[in-house]
Amino acid sequence: MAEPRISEKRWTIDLEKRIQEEHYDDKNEYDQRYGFKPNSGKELFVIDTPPPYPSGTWHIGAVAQYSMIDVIARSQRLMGKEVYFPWGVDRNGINIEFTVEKNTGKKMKSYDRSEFLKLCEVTIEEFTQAMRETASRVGLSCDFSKEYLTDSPEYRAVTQSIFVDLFKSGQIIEDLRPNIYDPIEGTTIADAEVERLQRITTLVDVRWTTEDGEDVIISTTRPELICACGVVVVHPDDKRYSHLVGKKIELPVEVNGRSTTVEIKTHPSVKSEFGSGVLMVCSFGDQNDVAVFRDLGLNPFQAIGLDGCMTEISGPLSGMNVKDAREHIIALLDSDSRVVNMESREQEVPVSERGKNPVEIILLKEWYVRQTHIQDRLSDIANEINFIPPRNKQFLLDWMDNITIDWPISRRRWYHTEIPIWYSADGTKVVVPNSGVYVQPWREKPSSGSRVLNRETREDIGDYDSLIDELGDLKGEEKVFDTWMDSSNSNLFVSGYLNDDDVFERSFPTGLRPQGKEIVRTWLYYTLLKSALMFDKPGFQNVWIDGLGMDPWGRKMSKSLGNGIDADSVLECGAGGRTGSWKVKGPDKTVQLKANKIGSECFRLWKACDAQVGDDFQINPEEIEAKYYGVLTKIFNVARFASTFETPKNLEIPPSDLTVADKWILSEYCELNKSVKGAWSNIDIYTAAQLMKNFSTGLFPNHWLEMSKTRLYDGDISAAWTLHRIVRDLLTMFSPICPFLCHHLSSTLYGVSAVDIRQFPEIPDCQLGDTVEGGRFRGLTKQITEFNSDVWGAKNEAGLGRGKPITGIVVPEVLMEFKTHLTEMHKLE
RNA sequence: GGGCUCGUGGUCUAGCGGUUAUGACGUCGCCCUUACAAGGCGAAUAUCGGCGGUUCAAAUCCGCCCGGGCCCA
Repeated sequence: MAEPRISEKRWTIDLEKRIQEEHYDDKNEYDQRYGFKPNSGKELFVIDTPPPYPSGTWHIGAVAQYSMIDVIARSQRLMGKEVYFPWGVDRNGINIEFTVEKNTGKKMKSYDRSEFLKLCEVTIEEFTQAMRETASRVGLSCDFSKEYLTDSPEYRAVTQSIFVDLFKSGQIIEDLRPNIYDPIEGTTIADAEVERLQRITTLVDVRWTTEDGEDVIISTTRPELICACGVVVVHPDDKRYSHLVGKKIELPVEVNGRSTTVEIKTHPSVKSEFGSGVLMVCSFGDQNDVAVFRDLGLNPFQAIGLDGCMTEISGPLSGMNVKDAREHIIALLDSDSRVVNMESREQEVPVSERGKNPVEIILLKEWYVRQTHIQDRLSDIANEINFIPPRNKQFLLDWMDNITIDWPISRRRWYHTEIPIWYSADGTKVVVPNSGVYVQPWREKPSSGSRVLNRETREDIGDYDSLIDELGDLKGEEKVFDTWMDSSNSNLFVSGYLNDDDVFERSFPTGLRPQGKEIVRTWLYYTLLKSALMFDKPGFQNVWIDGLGMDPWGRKMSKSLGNGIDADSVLECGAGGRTGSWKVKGPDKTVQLKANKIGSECFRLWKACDAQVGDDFQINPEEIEAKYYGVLTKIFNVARFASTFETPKNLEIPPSDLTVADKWILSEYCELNKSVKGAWSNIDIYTAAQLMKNFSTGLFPNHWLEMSKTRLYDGDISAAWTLHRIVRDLLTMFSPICPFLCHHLSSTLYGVSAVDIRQFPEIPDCQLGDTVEGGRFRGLTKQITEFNSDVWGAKNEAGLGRGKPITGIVVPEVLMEFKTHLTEMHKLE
């Protein structure tokens, strides 16, 4: 037996790391390998990679998801497609603003705007770099040479251009509407950015008096908003109050500049069993108030200003913040003997997702993307898209069913894409840039070539350069876009929109949108909306929606629960002899998890084999190591063993004298090959992974290899051909899941790296696939494995080792043709 | 409070009207050790979250409840 050509004794994390580093070191070689070559003549497959938001640490669950997107990218390349697997980073947004504010201890608005933007840029770049490193450590085969950053001028120019197009076509409008507003951060936010927190609030029962002098009790948690009350309502079926309907009722507080009474009306949204069953409707306590004002055609009052303080209308409360105003008004009402009862109760308070500040609904002039008019069309479009898994489409449909208002897209923040518009001095005209130019209207004048439009009709009036004198002093828009305005055109951007018409033509709708299920209502929905408004087409051909990474108890990982696991600690576990240990807080006690070796290959293999797409998956490093590291060792050893036998010159054409053992395993291999190909083309990672794992750690080494050892040692060409052909192809088929392992083994053994192969290994031409003969051989598999088990069992019973001869075993009739092989294998006498 | 979704031996997972309920890891015996920090033979561990219903037949279909998750009010 020759020295193995695979010189390493076993697969180690240090070996993996060395291969990984070599893989990414030579930029040219890397680009050759994984760069997007749109003119290769192959079918294009563009992946709309979720651009991660750099925040310091990269969540293990997110990295697991990305590694599976990489498996998809690699498997599609292997299927012969020209894959564009972009590397984008989402860097706009309020998070980085918060980070800078926290680091420097100064609020954004106390800075000079340019100075603040610089600080954000520097900070986000540090985080971005850490992310790039993790991306390569886990083996992502993105086209890093075309890295895009959503805060770059190129990307922002696309966002702005799309805004201008949608503005011109009337799909984007400006309007004065009730908006959800975060008074602490001073910005509007969208519905999708609101979350709810449990808080204790005081429910106050206030005595109001009608024009007839009748007392009515109204319960409220927002007494400070009484000054903005537009109507008092009761349920139309509530007999107790029907005599009051149509009467006037006096506001129990002092107000300024408005009527001191409101009318009592009916509205079906009132819950008669809540409190006294009488409800005051203020502009705006909550979304229901907004709906009632709209239904009854009332004019809203503005009780809270942009600074979060009470306005003039509130009389004595004017200038106070909401919290103080509430205490103050309760005291005033009390001194007037109008407080009948007060009680504390738990209530869910709407707060902003990013700042966790209680939000208010106030009237603001903002920009909106229209969306309520297009929902029917959108659901048709959604039905044209292939969802993986199909059931996760439901998350999208549910969200779409609940859409009742347009999407507010303007924000009063800074580190975001600017809204590209200037207003003429008289406010009737606007200037917008031409396509492809990135502008910052808050600090610059329109560029040459900009267009002048009528603000109302959007009619193009002419060229900015020639109309410049008629516009007066231009006022540049200071507001910016919601970051989802940027990320919702990622699919257009990566498909070449505005940058490469030819590629765009060939690759839109984008091949695949992979993402987590938690951002269906935002990223997925907004992207589909934009693609529909722009092109009336689905944004993608396929949407792959994965579950979330959970802690070992099935709870979501979060800082506050203390159950998070850092991605790098898992990927580096075992490198340089260091082990990994994690303190994870469970529901009852903190546990200490330990592992000796994991690394990226084991991690990827685990995610591919252990978690079906779409379901939440539990992450436990101990389990990852225990269940999957052995699989790597096994595959490594099979290849290492193969490497002790010479590789036949021609692996394409099988020798004419294949034995029945070879034909049998080849027939099984053909079946595997076909199934894996099918799974890869259906983007079914789990099935592909399971099939390959089982074959390459089970049937192939345990049964065929054992059966063929003697022949291999004797230099039998047909056995060597079968061995190498299968090992070579298995490494190729498996390389999307474990690229470094397969790269190393295949390069060493066959001189060609598995990760470079761009054609799925075809079934060897030996008539063993879908043929009668192939079927007959596969039909014997069960008998073969059972016979082997029986012999092993018998040897066990007799206290004999595997290599010892045994007497008295008869090869069954059905396996007669395998008699020689089986006799050799078990040393039957 | 509502919608959606998931809930299978200690752990993870397959099955999705009729199976002795799959496989893996772990556990416990025993055995082997000239590719294998790996393997073989065998064992224990599952009232398929709970309760009702439909059916000749339910882990699989329906209803309610409980628990995890996502989302909404």
